[in-house]
Amino acid sequence: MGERHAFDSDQRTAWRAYVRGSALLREALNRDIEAQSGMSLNEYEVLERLAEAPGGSVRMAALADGLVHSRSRLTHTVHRMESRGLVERRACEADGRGVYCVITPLGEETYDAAEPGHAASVQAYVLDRLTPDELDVLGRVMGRIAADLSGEGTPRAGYLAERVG
Amino acid sequence: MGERHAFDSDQRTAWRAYVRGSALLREALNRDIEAQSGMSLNEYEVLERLAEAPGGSVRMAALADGLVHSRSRLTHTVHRMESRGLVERRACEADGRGVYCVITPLGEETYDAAEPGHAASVQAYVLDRLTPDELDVLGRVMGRIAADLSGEGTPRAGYLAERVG
DNA sequence: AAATATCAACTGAAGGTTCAACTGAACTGT
DNA sequence: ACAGTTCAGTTGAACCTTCAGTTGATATTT
Repeated sequence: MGERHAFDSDQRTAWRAYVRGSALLREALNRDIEAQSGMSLNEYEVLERLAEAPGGSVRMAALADGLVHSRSRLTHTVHRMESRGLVERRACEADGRGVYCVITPLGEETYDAAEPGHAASVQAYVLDRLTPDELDVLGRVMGRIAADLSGEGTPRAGYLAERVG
Repeated sequence: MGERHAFDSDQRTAWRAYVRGSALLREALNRDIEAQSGMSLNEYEVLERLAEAPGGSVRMAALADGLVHSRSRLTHTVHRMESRGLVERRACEADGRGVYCVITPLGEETYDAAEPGHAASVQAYVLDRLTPDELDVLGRVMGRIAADLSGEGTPRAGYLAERVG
């Protein structure tokens, strides 16, 4: 006994810091954006994707994948945003099954109003606190994790055996 | 025009990688733990805190703060876990307002069964992918962010002006 | 060309989270 | 001791997400 935990102490400390820090960070960003614009961070992120896309328009599936949301979740979120006039749905000419989510003028306005505040929060909570080297490492490391995890779409049960066991 | 974004390109790239990576990571860990133990990552984290605490017992408020959950959310979560026999509530002698959340034998059993799988996921998705130096930087950086953000409890509107403006 | 499988998206119900309001306990100042 | 305030936790309704199942469109196979 005594050996209660799987990782060594340094790994454990770092991992705990990550879990807590990432939770606090998302909470703080969400709090700020709701206070300033009355919209949630999730909704902001939808608008951000659309605002950056050519034509302000992205296919539902691409949006869901980009945001790491389920299709169903995105459908509901977009429905609510649509009813508030922030986005619109448009049929996809090329693929009869497809639907474009398109940002409206009101959506752009709302995004433009929220963006500086959100950027200031990210700056204050993250960018100002890190040296350029640290930011570089953080970006590389999280990018690598993201790349490894992208495209692992809902695998069948037991897949872990292939990766881990 | 042209100057659409607040941060420079490197900062932007790193931040985007962080946002996407952290979302994918939490999703993957949640998926694994649900597949293996039928409980959510949130519930696992509650059991983890309790299992590590002396007496398997933690005050509700401390648990909520530690997990970065609202009090209300924790109340509901603990209620559901209680009804499945994983935890119990006990009155706090010292403070008449206080309530202890205590892990049950079944809770410990459930935690012990889930812990190796979760550790394997963390190992596979994170620890195995990072050099010791990278892990060190990740831990330091996220620990710093967490420390800065801890104790910023729901501040009044306009507080950002103090920090950012 | 028909049958089958797969895919994009939607739907409604169930489950989880948030929000505002509430209870009762503990401080604070008078 | 009293009134007012703050604190710990709960409650229920509103809101959001998940899950399983459905629809209609595209691929694939024969």
